[in-house]
Amino acid sequence: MAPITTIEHLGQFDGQEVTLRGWLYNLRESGKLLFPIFRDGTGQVQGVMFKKAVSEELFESVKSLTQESSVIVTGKVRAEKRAPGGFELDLLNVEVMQRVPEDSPYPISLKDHGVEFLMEHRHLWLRSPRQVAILRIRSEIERAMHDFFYEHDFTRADPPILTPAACEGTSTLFPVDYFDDQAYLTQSGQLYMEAAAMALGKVYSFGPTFRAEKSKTRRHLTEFWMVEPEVAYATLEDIMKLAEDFISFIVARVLETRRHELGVLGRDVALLENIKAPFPRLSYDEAAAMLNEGFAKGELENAFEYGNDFGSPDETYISSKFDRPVMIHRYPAAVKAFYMEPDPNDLTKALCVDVLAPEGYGEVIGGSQRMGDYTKLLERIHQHELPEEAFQWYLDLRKFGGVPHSGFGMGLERAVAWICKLDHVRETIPFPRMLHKMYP
RNA sequence: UCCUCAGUAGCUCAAUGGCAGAGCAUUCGGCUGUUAACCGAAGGGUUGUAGGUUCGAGUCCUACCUGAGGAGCCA
Repeated sequence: MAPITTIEHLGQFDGQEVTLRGWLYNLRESGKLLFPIFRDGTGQVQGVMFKKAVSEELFESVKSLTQESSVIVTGKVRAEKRAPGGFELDLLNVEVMQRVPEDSPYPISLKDHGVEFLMEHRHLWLRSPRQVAILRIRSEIERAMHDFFYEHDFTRADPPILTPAACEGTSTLFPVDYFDDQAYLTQSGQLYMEAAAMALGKVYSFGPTFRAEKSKTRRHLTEFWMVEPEVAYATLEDIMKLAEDFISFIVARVLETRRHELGVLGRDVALLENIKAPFPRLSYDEAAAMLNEGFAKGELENAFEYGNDFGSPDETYISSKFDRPVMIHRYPAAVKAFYMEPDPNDLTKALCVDVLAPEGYGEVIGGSQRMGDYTKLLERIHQHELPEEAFQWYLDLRKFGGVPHSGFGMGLERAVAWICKLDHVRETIPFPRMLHKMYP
């Protein structure tokens, strides 16, 4: 019996017989010669079968194979310069597990398809080489993320997904019936992570997050995954340092272990190799000045109004001036969430930071130093017309040993989209949930 | 919610207001080194829906539906 292996490990079996278990990716033929290409999730390999070399029955069964039929293939591995992976398989046997019938052929051909069609067939689209590469990079980023936080002595703590009220009071929530009570799907674990940080010191969470905003752009999903570290005794400066080290670590890891996949995507690796801490830092005021200058030079369509949050074109403009992520800090408190600590040097500003990814990918990280004072926090809750009762536990954190603390949240899908240089975040997650899109 | 664009064969697209077409996919035939292979043939259509203008509408007009991109909002 030939040993069972996978395509990525074929190189270890040069000259030997092996068995692969996978699917037919494509079939080319030239007279009495067949070139089936197999895939198994780890890569692709071309098989070669001469009519003379095998039984009539075997030749005919391979010749009539249809795209994406599942097969168990045995053959002899041979180094081949012309082959993309460096190896070919001289076929000895092909056992057909399930043959895709020709009257309902595999819908996703090797030619171009439109987005609507591909999304409708997302369960099959996942098999395409490009989607496989993206999901492998996503997985590697998740792994790097956990490695980073464990190496820095963080403890992972999981915040609830069902929550009784708005965390931030800003974005729109998905309501859920909770035994005849109203509950909501979480839009951020942050407030709970603050409580966990007071218990464990350095904590982080990673989980799904839900936003019911009617956003329909390439940067939005209604369900996305967020990683949120929270650190007791950390200041804004501490968390900015953490954020740039974190991003640098992740990018370095992808470059180290997923170069092949970046190649499949045609990603310009040189741009990623720039991504090393420290990152440029701009205050809100400096960034605003930059936007005014850009508008004066005619590089921006609309004038920036000081005091507002940056719009999407503004962020793209600012990040286009740098070769690595930019950290913009100290926004006007009025445009930010209620829980942020004011800047002692300018009480109208908040001690917060947004990290803008390069190449127009926008905000990937938002973080801040959290409000430390009980009375001021209560005041903010009233100002934002939030229900005080729901935040009593959160206020308690300032009553029982309150300390300065800070944290940030990174949207995984935006980070993946940037690192892979994708047009849209919908390709960064196996089954994206978008405005009016739940199938498959 | 608003703005812009699109909807024709299973898929990707063409068709000046005048016979609804091509490539891919599928089926059949050919080819002993193909690289989204190639060559030949066949089958495949309620042109998103409803109404209107016209001798005549895929094409023009109105409404609606669906999708895409963007704005706002956000990670």
